[in-house]
This record gives sequence, structure tokens and C-alpha cells, in this order.
Amino acid sequence: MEQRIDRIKKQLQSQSYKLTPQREATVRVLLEHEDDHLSAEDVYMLVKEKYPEIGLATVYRTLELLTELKVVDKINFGDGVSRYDLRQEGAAHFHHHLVCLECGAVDEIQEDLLGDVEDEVEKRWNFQIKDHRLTFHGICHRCHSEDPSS
Amino acid sequence: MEQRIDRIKKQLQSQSYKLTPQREATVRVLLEHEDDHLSAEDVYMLVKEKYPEIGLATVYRTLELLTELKVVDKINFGDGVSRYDLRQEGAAHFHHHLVCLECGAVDEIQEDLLGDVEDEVEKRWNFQIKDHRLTFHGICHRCHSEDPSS
DNA sequence: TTATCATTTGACACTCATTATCATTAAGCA
DNA sequence: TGCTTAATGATAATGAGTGTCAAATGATAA
Repeated sequence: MEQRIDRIKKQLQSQSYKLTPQREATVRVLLEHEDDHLSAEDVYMLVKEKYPEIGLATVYRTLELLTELKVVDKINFGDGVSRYDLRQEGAAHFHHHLVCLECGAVDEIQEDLLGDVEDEVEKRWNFQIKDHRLTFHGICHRCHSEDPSS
Repeated sequence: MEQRIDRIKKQLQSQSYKLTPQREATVRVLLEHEDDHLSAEDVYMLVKEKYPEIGLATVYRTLELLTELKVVDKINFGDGVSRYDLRQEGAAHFHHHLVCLECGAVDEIQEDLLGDVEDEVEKRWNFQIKDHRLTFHGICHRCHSEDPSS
């Protein structure tokens, strides 16, 4: 935890940004909720517990900054809200989503499913891939087993 | 064109919806702009040319209805606007996007890139896939060739 | 320490896509 | 021709996100 915050601090400073208390509090919330796909409003509520004076605009600005620095990914499941995921360190950024149409749960896959596919796309369409988003919509294993009708 | 409208009409009627003139005008616009990823506002403007009395709310309602019926896909490139794509008929629905970070162009791929991947996901995560979204972000072939710096 | 100056913050007004409301109109049907 | 329900258009309301600006903060140099 502290090491990750330290690395983010250095990353900010290398671009002459500061790790202010507000930003640190925000990052801590993201670290404590790594797999929760929090919306800006979610983050705001959680940060307020530890840092009640913080303003919503600051949370938005921090999330935007962290997105620029590629510390978080801003993702969109089509429900009208952006969500923010802390990126995994080190390992390449393979991270796909399973969105359940039944219960709304969002699970993650940490596998590199697209290695070959990316190579093919780069060659055939002469498109230099920087990033990708892959989301599956369907019925998750929980709803699947509870509801034999579908 | 007329046959496709006919089929959509039947699909609507099978759920006891009507193909009103407003809905038909909207569908025609979608048919005439199949690969353009129109936003609701875009559709509204285009429909107004042929049907000036139509209201924006009706366009939204029609697009929502068509989305429910799986006649169109509502997609989101993260620019704050939903876009609507008519689904291909017959053939399975393989349709991915290449979003250029340089010029903002959105190209399409009509290939089944994910057949094997889907099988694996269904098995390993016990997730019953109904649909997927795959988007690549990067530099398109046009910007790529014009700008040798990157 | 203190003065200085750019960065950051919080409050709040504002934008803009989308949705809800509601009175009116049109369609299908007895 | 009436009746009932679905659909429409106008417009108000919602809500996520952004812009503005004065005040607060932080790093740095004297």
C-alpha cells in the first residue's frame, strides 16, 4: 500500500504535480477498493469519510489526472457513469470485464485473451494499437446456477 | 431497404408495437447511415429533414425501443454521447471498433475475432455470453502514414 | 522565517445528454 | 361513431461532468 502510494507520488512529481492530502486520500480509497469499479460519486462518498472537507470537483480533477497518468483507467459500462479502475502495476494491462445482465455484477478477467487478435488487427488494418477494451455481456455463474430457466 | 423496413415492422408488431411514420423515418435514417455511428442528436437532425415535426424525445424513445428489440446497438466510445448502430441481419453479430486517438475516426471490423476467446471464457468462467464489445484505441492507418513521428 | 508565485482547492454556477411528465393526437377496434 | 390504449411533441427535470474564481496551500529562494 505505502509503496504503491510512493510510486504514484513519484509519478506525479516527475510531471511536477503534487501529491496533496486530497489526492492521497483519493488514491487510498482506490487502493482499498481495487476491484470495485467505483464511480466518481462513489469515490467522493468514500473519501469524505476520511477527509470530509473534500469537494466533488477535486475528486473529479484527481481522477482525471490519474487517468492522464495512466494510473487508473476510466471505463464505461454504458450505464451513464464513468468508473475508475486502478491499473495493475508491472504486468501488462490485460483486464476484461464480464457484465451480468441479470444481477449487474461486474467480474474481471486478468488473462491476455487478445495477444494474437491484436497482432492480426495491427497487420490487417494497419492500425497501431495503444489500448483495448473488451467486455462480455451475459449471465454470470451465480445467476446461471440459481436460475435454471435460462 | 424496403424489405429490411418490412422485417423491422414485423418485429415491432410481433411485440404489439406499431411502425409509426416517425419510427419509420427514424429507421430510414439509420439505414441510410449504416456505418456512421450516429448519436441521438445526429439522428434527430437527419430525421427532421424528412419529418420536421418530429420531437427529440420521440427519437430517443424510438432508439431505445430499437435497442430493446436488438435492431440497433447502443454503443459508447467514452465521449459522453451514446451512438446507435443498426445491426447486421442474418450473419452473427461481429462488429468491432477501431477508435483513432489522433483524429477521432471510428472504423469498423466485421471479422469474427473472438470465436475461440468466447468459448474459453464461457468454459473457464462459467459465464453465458450473450454479447460482447471490443474496441481498440490507437493510431489509424491514415494518421499513421501522414505522421511518421509516432 | 518570511516573501513570492504557481498550483490546488472548494463552492457553486453552468452545460448538456438523457429522461420524465403530461396534455394532445392518432390508431385499432367494438 | 365512440372508446381505449399507444404514441407523440413540448417542455420541465435530472444528473454527470466541467468551468470559474477567490481563497488556501506548498515549494522555493532570500
